[in-house]
Amino acid sequence: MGRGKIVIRRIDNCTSRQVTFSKRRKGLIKKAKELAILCDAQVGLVIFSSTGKLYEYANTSMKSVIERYNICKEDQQVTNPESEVKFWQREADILRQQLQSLQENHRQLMGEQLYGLSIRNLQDLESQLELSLQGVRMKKEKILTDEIQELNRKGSIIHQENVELYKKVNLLQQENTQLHKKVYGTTDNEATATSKNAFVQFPYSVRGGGEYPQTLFQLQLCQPEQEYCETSGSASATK
Amino acid sequence: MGRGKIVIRRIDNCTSRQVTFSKRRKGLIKKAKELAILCDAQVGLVIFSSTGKLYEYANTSMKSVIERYNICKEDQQVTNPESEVKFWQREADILRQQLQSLQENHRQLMGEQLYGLSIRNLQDLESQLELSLQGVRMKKEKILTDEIQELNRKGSIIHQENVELYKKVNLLQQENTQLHKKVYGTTDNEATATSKNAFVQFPYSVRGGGEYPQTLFQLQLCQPEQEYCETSGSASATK
DNA sequence: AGCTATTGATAAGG
DNA sequence: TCCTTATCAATAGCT
Repeated sequence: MGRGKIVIRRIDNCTSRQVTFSKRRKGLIKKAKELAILCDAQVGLVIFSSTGKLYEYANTSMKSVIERYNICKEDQQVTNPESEVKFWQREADILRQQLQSLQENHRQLMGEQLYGLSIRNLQDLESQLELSLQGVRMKKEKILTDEIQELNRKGSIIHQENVELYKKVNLLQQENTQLHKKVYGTTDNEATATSKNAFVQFPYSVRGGGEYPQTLFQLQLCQPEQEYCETSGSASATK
Repeated sequence: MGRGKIVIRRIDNCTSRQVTFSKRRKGLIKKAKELAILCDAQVGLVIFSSTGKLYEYANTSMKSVIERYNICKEDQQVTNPESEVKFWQREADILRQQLQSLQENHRQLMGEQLYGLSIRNLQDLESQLELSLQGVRMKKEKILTDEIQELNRKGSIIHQENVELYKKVNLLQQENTQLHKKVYGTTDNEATATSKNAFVQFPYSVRGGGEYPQTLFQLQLCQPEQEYCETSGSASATK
């Protein structure tokens, strides 16, 4: 599988051998991984280069692979019939079994590995998934509703502040106009450049009269987190 | 490298998984051999299938590979009881952690323990649950449809048999009537008790003219498994 | 188990 | 060691 066919025999050229070793070692480990994942197998792979360097791969741990291998080979080289070791081995076995059982269950909840299930099982699973979905959706809605409520509260406060400020500005403008009259004695030059520029451009929302405007909430709903972060200025919340 | 591209994840279908395991295991061992020969390396490969069967390859001997491995791993005496206990304790710890993580995930899939999740997480979860539900429903529908098809097939066969039997009965009746005439010379006593009892009560379904009657399928749909097992008589299929 | 279209690995070269 | 490309080998999907 390359530019040319090769015979499987020791590569004489040292450099080529190293290069090939590097490439093929990588490929071999990749395939070992794939086998472990695809076929749910436990794989242990040990490679010593011709220079004596060690490379290894194990999907679990090399030690557990070797242990299992030794157990399988009944080479019970347990020089110490230490009961504690056996205890922990049993413990690991039990945990592994639990894990496997839970994994099976998990896969079924993910809609996979359904081949062993009866109609009854499938119906139960379906009901469970519907319940889960309901729970998730309720939770989601609650978060969104809470956020809207919070935004409404903040909006109202800001709006209230605006109203207060508006009032103050009006008062000040009136005061200003009267002072102007007293100083210049004119009645029609409130429209001079200076006083015009002093007028506050009030947000349109107040002219609506009633509530804090709905448009803002809708924006918040589309991009809740970002919008929220930007307006509150806490940039650290972004990962 | 096959008819189609595949994603590297556990193969759901048990048969496919075993077939792939068999093929890829062979390929992996071949590549391990090639690496050992081409690059003058020492290679040890241990594979446990998901059913626990051991497969191994070593260009020298597994024992020597493991020994060399252990020497490389800082001369740690495998049989040292203290370190072994520690190893298995760690192993149990790791498994416990995995278990815990999976349990949390599991609970979330069950629509519980949602308090730590963001809107994004919840939306992902929702999508996953919808996918799962879709999978489960498809599987369920397939089972039901297959069963209906099978029942239809069987029904048609039986119906066909009935039609044949009906024809035969009619022929026999005609023959019988004619013989009766010859023996007794009467023309109006086909209605005697004997001949009447000989008439076959033909199932109503045939009178309908067309298909195997729908009512039967609907009954089957309510109690699919039981009905199926009883009619086919394979009691061993029930677990 | 056997067949092939197709993908993936990698030999050669830079 | 990494990249590219031509080529061969492994294998996924089917029968």
